[in-house]
Amino acid sequence: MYVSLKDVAARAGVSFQTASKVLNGHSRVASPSTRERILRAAADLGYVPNAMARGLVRQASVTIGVLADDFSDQAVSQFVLAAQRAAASRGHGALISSVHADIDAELAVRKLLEYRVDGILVAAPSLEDEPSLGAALRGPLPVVSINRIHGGGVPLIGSDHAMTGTLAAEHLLGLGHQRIGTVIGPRGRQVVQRRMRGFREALRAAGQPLPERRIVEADWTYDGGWSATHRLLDSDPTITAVFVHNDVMAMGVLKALHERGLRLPADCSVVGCDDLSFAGYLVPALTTVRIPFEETGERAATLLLDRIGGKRIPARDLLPVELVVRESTSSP
Amino acid sequence: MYVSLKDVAARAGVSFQTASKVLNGHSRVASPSTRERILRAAADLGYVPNAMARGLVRQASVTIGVLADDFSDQAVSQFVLAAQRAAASRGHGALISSVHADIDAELAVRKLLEYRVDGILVAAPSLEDEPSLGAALRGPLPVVSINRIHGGGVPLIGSDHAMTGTLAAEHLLGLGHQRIGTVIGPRGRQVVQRRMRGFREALRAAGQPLPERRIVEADWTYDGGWSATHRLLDSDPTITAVFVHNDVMAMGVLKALHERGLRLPADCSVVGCDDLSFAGYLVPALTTVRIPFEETGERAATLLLDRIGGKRIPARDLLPVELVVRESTSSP
DNA sequence: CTGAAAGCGCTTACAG
DNA sequence: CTGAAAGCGCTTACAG
Repeated sequence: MYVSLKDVAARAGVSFQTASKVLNGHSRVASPSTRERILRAAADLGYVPNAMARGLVRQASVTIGVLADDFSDQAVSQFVLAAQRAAASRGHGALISSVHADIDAELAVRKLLEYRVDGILVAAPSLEDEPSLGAALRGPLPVVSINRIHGGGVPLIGSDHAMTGTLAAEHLLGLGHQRIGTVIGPRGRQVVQRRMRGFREALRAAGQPLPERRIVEADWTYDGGWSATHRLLDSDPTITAVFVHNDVMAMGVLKALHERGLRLPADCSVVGCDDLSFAGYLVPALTTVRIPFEETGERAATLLLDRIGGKRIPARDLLPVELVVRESTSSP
Repeated sequence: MYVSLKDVAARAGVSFQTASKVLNGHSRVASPSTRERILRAAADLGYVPNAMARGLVRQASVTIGVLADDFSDQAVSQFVLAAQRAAASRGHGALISSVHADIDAELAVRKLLEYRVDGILVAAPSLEDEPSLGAALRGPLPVVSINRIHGGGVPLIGSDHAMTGTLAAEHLLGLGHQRIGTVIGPRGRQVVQRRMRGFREALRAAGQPLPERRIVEADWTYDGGWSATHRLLDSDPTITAVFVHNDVMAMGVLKALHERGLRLPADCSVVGCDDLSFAGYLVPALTTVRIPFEETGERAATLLLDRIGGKRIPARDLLPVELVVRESTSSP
């Protein structure tokens, strides 16, 4: 069905080995005339090399595997797309494997190994404490992750979570807020702990430590943000600003504040995290800390490819985050 | 680096061919005892079959290619994820290839062909009029698409766009609206023409044909929806409802209506299309026609796999859409 | 029940 | 400059 190297060689009147060399661009081989004949035979026949055969002998699939946990999530899909593009621009294919309730991490990794991917990119924050993932990933194959991997040893490419917390705190402090609450993600998560640390330290440095009653935990969802906000205000009604660990929860926070009859941002300021596409379109437009998902994907893929190419790469590389000020924050 | 069939066979004391058969589950072969030895040798050694070698001899990569144009777009990423999962559940890998400004369609398809994917799933609405894509896809390889492909011949799996227009019109008509405007996507697009047709016919059937001045074209973006709305109201200030061709533009529409001092939905109702994750969280919560992206992805992958398996599949399969009524529509 | 042969489509030393 | 050999890791008839 596909034309093979032998077909091309036959038409050009050479051995298929010679055709192989010419088509692979080995210059100092073949006379200009045979070279020309081979090239045109390949074009005439519409020759498309077989990556499986090539991969088999070269012992490299020229493919990276991408292990993602939920890329209907806007953040993850941005990451995966950017990674795929970066890989493509360096000639590598991207094989996607998703992990979710039905499919365990081990199986997903194994699939990737069967295809003999040259390396694996992990974007599976929900699996950061999963020992089986850590175990499956341990081995000689290059791996790079945007989240912590259980057991360690995997280079981490991500954003500076502590700075995220710091930026949010300093912005609100600078506006003159004195009583700031926060709606955080699940406490067990690294990202949550790091953001809390940066946030907490900035507040303490300003002489107003964060009391436990101004911290409420939620589950990254709109509904979670909504109900957390009600709990937060029940626990301390004097709050004038809220730092929320992602934009989706921030929408729920805005809704809840609105229900409480608070004017935004006059009565209560809100800062989110992520800067998803809709953040600027909310009412009020959301002030948020932009997390560079695309840049992270591109960087992670680039480092993975470097690593595959034999270079050494850092064990950790954090990209800077950036505060995007819009309408949801003001002086109290 | 990887253990091979020969390693397993050596440890089990059999030929590698016998090991192959046993590991492939060919039952009526091998005695229980050798069978057992082979299985445990494979387990002990951590044998992972090489999909490239297998693919080479079987002449099937057990992989599908997914060609997408912009999967940072929430709709496309939902589609791709669902397709990937459906493929995985039937044992197929998914190789992603994205097309965008820098990379032409031909090259993206060729990459997929190099990997000898068993079929291709296309999700590239922006390329529906691109002859080079149509040409690159023409051939014996099974292809299924969620958008029209230039030149035809590719089974189309999608949603019922005409019904989308009809549902929106009937909902607004039922509410008692008499002067309804619409913010459409680029006129050249199939999806736009089909939605217009359903919308127009429902209005005509109700005795109130749609005048040109109540139609404005935009580019699917928030800003496009925003400016289109100002143009629409300049052209006919008496409008009491707007049907918008996607949710992102609908956000811009809400914003523009708000700027004009209109109360929503009392002074003007809005119906979107898509039902993206944020639609229910807008203020007012958006009434919209839900497009089943995930179901489409799953169905498209399933049909492609059927096709690869030799079954006949329909040339066209449209999934029903559904009106989701929220707060952005009411009686005028 | 088990093994040896042939071959999938290539690349890469190695000869000539 | 060109070709023949060997081999990548498998599967699948075909013998025994």
